[in-house]
Amino acid sequence: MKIDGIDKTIIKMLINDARTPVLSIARKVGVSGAAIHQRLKKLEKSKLIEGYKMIVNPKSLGYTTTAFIGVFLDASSQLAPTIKSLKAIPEVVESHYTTGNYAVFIKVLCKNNEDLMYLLNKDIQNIKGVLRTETFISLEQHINRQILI
Amino acid sequence: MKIDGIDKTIIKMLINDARTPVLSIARKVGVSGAAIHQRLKKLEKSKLIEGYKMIVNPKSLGYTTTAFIGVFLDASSQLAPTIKSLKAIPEVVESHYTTGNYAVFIKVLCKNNEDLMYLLNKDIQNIKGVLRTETFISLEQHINRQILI
DNA sequence: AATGAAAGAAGCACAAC
DNA sequence: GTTGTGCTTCTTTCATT
Repeated sequence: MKIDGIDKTIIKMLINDARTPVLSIARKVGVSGAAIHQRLKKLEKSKLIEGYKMIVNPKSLGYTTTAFIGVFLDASSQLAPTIKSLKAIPEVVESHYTTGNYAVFIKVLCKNNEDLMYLLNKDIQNIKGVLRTETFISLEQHINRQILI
Repeated sequence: MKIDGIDKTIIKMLINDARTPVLSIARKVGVSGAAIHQRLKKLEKSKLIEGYKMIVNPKSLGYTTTAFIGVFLDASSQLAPTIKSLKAIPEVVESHYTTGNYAVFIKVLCKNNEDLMYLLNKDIQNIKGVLRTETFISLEQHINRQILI
């Protein structure tokens, strides 16, 4: 998959605003709308573009607490059922199988610290195989971006 | 800010595909396009909607390694210059000021483990005030989603 | 790959209910 | 809040280069 300057402009403009009309990209780069349209379809087919998402502000929904949780599993635990249990917790927005101390590393969004405590003590601790957890609460997020193209 | 069922449908459809036309949302919920259009403008003004973003697949760009890095800073270090240095590293996609062991907790995307090693030993370690780091490489990501509305 | 043209679809604003 | 309407703009396809 070769990406030239025009493709980069398309991607940059749509990363910035996914609802940007094809025609306004076309005017920006100085080619026809049909050309941009065809390039965009090709980019979408190439799997370089995963999709277009509206980004909802969690704070507007009352989710003010972000935390990362390292989860220790006992040696005999299977990963699959643990993941399934984590998926059932709506506050869990990311889950990774990681090297290092933890077996599973998750990112959660909670309405407040009390809800986080409840999530830790009830939802997480009650998952079969979970030994203990280590929590890092994000007091402030300074960087939030995608990889550069 | 009150959100009713129609608003939820708008949000759900646009989270799924930010380029969904207003009129196809309108047909889905059974109201006029103008009504959806006006609701959407109101939602955008309310800051509940942060924006619309094209999601690029990092793997398509060769970024196959995701890692979380806990950064220890010496006690006298200021946070602001550290953040500035981190912002200058394009692989750093998230940065949080956290409670717990670390001062700063970051998420990085690298092309491979060698690049990650370089990033740790050169880019990160050379930042003034950084004492040491702890790295968790994500071997697999099972969950990646937004908070439910 | 890009273009221009053309038809249908969608966006948007406004008056009216 | 919602609707209908009218105008503008955009999307999408296709024959052409």
